[in-house]
Amino acid sequence: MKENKYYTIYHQLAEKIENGEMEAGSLLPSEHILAEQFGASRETIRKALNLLSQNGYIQKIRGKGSVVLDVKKFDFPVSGLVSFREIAESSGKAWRTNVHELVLIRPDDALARQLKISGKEEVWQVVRSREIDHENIILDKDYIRKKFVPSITRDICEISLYQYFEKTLGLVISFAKKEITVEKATEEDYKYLDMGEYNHVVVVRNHVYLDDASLLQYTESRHRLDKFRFVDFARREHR
Amino acid sequence: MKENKYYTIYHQLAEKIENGEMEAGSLLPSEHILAEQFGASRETIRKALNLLSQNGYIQKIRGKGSVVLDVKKFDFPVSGLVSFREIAESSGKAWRTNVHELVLIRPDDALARQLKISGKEEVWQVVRSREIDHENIILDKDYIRKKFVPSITRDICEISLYQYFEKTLGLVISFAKKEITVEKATEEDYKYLDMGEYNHVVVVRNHVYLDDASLLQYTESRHRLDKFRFVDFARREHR
DNA sequence: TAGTGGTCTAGACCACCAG
DNA sequence: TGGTGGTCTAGACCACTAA
Repeated sequence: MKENKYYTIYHQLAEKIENGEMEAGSLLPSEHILAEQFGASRETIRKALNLLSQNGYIQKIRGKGSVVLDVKKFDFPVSGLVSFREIAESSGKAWRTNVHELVLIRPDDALARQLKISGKEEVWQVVRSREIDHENIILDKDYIRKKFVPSITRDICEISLYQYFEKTLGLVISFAKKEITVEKATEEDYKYLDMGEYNHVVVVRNHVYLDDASLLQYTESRHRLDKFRFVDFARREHR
Repeated sequence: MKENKYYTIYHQLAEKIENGEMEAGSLLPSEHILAEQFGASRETIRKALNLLSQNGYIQKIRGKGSVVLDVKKFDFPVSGLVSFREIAESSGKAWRTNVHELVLIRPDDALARQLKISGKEEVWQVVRSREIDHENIILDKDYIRKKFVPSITRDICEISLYQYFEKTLGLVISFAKKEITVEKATEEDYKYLDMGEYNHVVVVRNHVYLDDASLLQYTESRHRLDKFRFVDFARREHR
């Protein structure tokens, strides 16, 4: 289990910044000096610094140096690919997942289009509500291609599908396309969620792709308005 | 105006993929071969391929090659840093910006905290509503540090602040932190927006940073529920 | 002008995949 | 086993910033 050199360097520098050993606003040592200190080539150092920059730890300025940013001022990108469990656990609140449905279906036309597959391919349908502080505020509807995930149990749905996919099945999730809109609540929303006075939900549609660019899963995550929050950290692309 | 070599290669390959010259699902030539073809080193080719991968054109698979993705299947990330004007123009719909306020203020405590400045520093306050298909559906409240932008005119507010900042003033915007929530509509929302039956708005809070990591601007963009849409293309980070 | 980060090169070794 | 992408090196030249 050997880690990349540049990744190790990234971690060490990130830790120093988080600890406050590197003061916000100050400059990192130059790339030449870091290369000496870590016994690495400058290009390797640069890979580590690019990671730091992408994750909001530093800002590189040509001709000047790498400025340490104030990490505490940003709550970090709830990157597009984080499981409910990770968020819930880090929040420190009481949480629970209720599994309402776990069946194998053949998709109707609309779903087949979302999954970009034929209507004949079998698909797992998982419907779960998420309870936080004893209120059901999120309804997750997952559609997973049986081709990639032969079996699923209720227990797995209660803990974490992602963990099961990645740790147990060894699937490598590589990217996801997310779309956020607000829509009128459906009967299903009223049935499974504690809607209170609200009659709309925030809908997050998510297409999850594997390593080899094939589509693994389509997810519809429906949130009660007042509990929804999404954070994004966008870096300007080249040019 | 010379372009980077790797950026030129990126553009040429991206164009071929968009034109359909490289078929979706097929493999790109190997990195060694591309290096020969373009008369570049392999590392330079790899920089171009990484850009293609980051922008959803290809998926790299170790030991196998670089798979061309079906570009048409993705509508692209309305990356965090796109102006209203760009979106409105590309939609092909009738649009208009109404400027309601353009004044120099000293921020109150709440705003000073958002901008991370002292209450003594002067700030431009710009309030605009956005009309699409003859309905006011977005309310944009911008707060811009006078330190970086000495003067603003009504005309500029009607066209594009971003264009003015970047093209005319030469400011280089480098990253932004965005937060999306849903909140009860305020009196101001009712005043400037055609709220119809709705009593909530989607609020996008945006902190915009410059090249040297200083905060340029805080923006609150308030959208009528039914017209809001946000797309995000998230790539799994290393590990 | 000295020092910084940005680009580019030519070559090396490795881990992974397919036949 | 041969070819692929992933990592790493040592060195070079450039554009930019600050003194």
